[in-house]
Amino acid sequence: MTDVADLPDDLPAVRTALIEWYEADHREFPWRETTDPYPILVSEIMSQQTQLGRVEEAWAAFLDTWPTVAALAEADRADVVGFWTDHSLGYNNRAKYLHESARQIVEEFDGEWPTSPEGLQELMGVGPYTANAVASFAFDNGDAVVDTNVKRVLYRAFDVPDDDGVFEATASELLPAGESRVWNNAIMELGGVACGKTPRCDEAGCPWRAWCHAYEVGDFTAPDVPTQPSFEGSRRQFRGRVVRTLGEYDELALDDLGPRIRVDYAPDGEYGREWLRGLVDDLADDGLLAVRADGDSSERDADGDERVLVSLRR
DNA sequence: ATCCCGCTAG
DNA sequence: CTAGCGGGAT
Repeated sequence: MTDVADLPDDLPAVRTALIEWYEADHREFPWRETTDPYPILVSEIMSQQTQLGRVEEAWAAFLDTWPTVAALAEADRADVVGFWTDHSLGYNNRAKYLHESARQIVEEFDGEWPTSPEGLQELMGVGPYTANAVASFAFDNGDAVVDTNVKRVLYRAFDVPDDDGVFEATASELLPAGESRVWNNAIMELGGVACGKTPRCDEAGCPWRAWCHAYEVGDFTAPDVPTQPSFEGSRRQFRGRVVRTLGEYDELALDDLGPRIRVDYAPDGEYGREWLRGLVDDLADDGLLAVRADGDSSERDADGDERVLVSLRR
């Protein structure tokens, strides 16, 4: 049995306070207006590592383009990845995952959505968080979601130690049985509007002030979130530029692509053809690009190597 | 600079 | 277990 942190004695009061706070007033997001798993999955995948405010327009446009899971399953991968980049949604691996998930629903599940978190985790790109979120919001059948918001709330309110196992066990203990839909919405809303990095306890009327350890002692430290290396000049930035550029051209040769993603591209320089080929091969391994040799053997580069053409993968 | 409703692959 | 993955907003 995994450790569960000490929680207040009156758990029913703690639960009721949060649910009533949420139901009295909360942000309106369109995906909270449906119980259809497809638009909910789209919103959850888009929301990973991306602010909700930037997801709204993209979510509507995505569903406008691919209104059903069957429509998405039939789409070209290149169009889905292109959409992702056009809407600046980041991590375009997630576009691939979403597309692959749609294919799985249609082909492996015969169009029938799993309704349990375990079943949903079979879908590509759906881990513990997303599985519980979709099971909750679509089917009211999830366990507690544990994301950085929930961790921060539990860490502050109930002094839960910074340990994933304890967070999960404690979050699960707190969840009122059979109410995962409203509960998971409510606790993430709390983390989003009242208990963010900068706490807004009184302004947001936090319903847990009476029990909150941080509020009592005035220490609003949050669990450490692993900091990312700087994006500027990173490999990630250049991967993004490659995908964005290929969204504008059907197919490009390496030496035509290179100058479009970095001004200092020189075929034989430090960041030249060899460097770009490595980047492109990784993107191809990730299933985002197609790389092929130019069939025309007269097209060879200065070193006599066969020319390589890259495109977004269909 | 830091943050943002994580996940997959190794 | 850790490394790697985009990019806009603040």
